[in-house]
Amino acid sequence: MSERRKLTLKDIAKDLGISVSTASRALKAHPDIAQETIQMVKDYAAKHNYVPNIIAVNFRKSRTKNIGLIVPELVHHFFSTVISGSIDEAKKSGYNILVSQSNDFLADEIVACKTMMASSVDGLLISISNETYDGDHILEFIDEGKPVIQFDKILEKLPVPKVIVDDFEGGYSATKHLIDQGCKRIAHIAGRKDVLNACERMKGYKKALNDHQIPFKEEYIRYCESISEEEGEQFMEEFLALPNPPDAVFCITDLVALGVIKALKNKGISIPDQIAIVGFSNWKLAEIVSPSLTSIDQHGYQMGVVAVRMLIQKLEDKNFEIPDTLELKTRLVIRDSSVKVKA
Amino acid sequence: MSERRKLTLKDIAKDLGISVSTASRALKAHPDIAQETIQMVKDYAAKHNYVPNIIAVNFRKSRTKNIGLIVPELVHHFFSTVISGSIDEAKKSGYNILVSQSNDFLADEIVACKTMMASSVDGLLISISNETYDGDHILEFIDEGKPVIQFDKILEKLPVPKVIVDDFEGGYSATKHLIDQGCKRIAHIAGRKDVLNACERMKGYKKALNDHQIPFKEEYIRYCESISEEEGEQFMEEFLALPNPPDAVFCITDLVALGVIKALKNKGISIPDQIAIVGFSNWKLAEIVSPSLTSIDQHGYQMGVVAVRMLIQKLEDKNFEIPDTLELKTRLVIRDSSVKVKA
DNA sequence: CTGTTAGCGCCTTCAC
DNA sequence: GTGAAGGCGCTAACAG
Repeated sequence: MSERRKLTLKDIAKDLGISVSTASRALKAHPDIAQETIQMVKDYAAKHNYVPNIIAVNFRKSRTKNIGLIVPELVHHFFSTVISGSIDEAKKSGYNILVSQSNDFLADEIVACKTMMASSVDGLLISISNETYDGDHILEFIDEGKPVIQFDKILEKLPVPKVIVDDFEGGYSATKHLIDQGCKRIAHIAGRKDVLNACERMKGYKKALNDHQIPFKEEYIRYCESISEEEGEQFMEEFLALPNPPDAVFCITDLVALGVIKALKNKGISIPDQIAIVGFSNWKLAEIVSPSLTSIDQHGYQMGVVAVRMLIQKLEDKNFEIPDTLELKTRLVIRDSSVKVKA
Repeated sequence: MSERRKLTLKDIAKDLGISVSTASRALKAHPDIAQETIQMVKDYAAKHNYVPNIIAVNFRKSRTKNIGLIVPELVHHFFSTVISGSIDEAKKSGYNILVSQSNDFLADEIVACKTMMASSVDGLLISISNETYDGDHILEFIDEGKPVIQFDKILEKLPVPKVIVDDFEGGYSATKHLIDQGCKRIAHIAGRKDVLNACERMKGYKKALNDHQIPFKEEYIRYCESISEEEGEQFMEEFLALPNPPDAVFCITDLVALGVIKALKNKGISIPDQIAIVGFSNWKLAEIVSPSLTSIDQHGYQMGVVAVRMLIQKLEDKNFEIPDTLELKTRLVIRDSSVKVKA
């Protein structure tokens, strides 16, 4: 507990018999300063282990080098992946990431925004909650001159840059993959109709069917409300009760696919031979479940990296214009649940 | 982009014809100040939406209200649960959590510590990497007068308070549960002998056997190096090759248990009837896998809450003494992989 | 009860 | 090339 007072510029200046401002400038190798002086000060600083007082610097520059990051859930494979990417990228430029979660409640999201505001982050990255249909609490950041970027779950009408996954392409490639496996009756367990990501995946699904002359049939569609395993199980049972059940199912999410797999196992239906399955998000569980699950990877880490990088660019250069929308491509990860052995 | 300059105490003072310090004191209802003045200032502040400049306040008080949190891995069910608890608890007192990950490398951990130091967090919570056998980089915080708390993966010799799970009790109750199910030949796939948590679980296992007059047999023990699914699979195969294979396996972690389950499925051995399984950590996968996995829950959220709470207490009151070791009890979560149907 | 004063550590004109 | 001085916004000791 030495609790030694930290060395300040003033100390250096006094010890070296120069002024504080000279010391300050020397440390950043200001062109006005003589080489010798610069060396002298730098040596002294190195020797005595001088560390500038960041709090003072930030105060002086009225910034914190903190970036707020609000996600619906922290304990969630995709979001923690995004966070991981954000943190790693932010660190490179000396920024910190302050994480907060909304638990998918609007009220919590608003509180999180206020907290972020109060701890005066320099900018904000946000993935909105399921309940957020209006972004006044987000616009306040803009009002304060703090840049904001939305990612993944976005509010489309909000005039704020967005980093998203190309869900359309994801839906398309998932479906096309099933078609390529020879499936003809491809069902889709979709998400809520008012959620953008879900709609895009559906559009991709439809386009793929259309491109391959497969008719779209309403009986092969179900909409999840809570995006749960139970819904997957239940809907799969409904599909099986159809006169002409599907031979493949594309699920809005891996968790739903898990429910589907359970239902099929219960009935003793073989995957992928009788029914092939594709999920979405490529969670950890996709590798773990048996049979392992073909899924669409959303590059969460990359999304975190990209969002942070753009925000920091804006922070360091007011004139930088963040592109309005950045779409990351998805990647089809093929596993056992969808690959039919060639007959 | 109004970019309006924020209201400061000076503005309030000038508008109200009082001094800055009076305004400052009035806002915190200092006893010296007249009730009327307090009212007047507070009303004015409320009306004009005055928000103190946190950066200035922190500078003045030379603190950041940021707490560093270093974990081996961010994308990890247990650690993200801990983080979630920390963040929620910290928010209550107006603290922020800065998360960093070591990827289980000592070098990364040291860098993370330096970064934390540089962004001058007020205190540190750390769960060490697998490679950390020496804590000089951690002690630096103490030297700077910044309190530190270790949690979960700890360096025992470090004279720094610890919040841990009672692994001994966890190992004991997992084993006892298997004994209660009628198992007589209980194997244990353990962790590295030099990792504290793993040793404690082993001790609990041995004690439970001993308390129930079951002999400990070295042939039923295996030690993981990387704590992976593959190791679980391989060790289970080794067990099965024994002249007298076990009728139950207690695994150091759910992931290892998953490998064990795979091996058993491959051989067509029924779980739990022929061999019962218990994991440890109660990850998400424990619910998901089939059969669902009995496991030991470590109360990650609670651990985050407790660690933060103690650190903040110390921060707000220098005289507060953080207890040297706090052990959280585990909880046995019984699922299908271990419950034998009564004959 | 209130105002004055003096910084916290650093950066940045402005002057020499 | 270097130094002096002012100030970022807020707090707190010290006067009145």
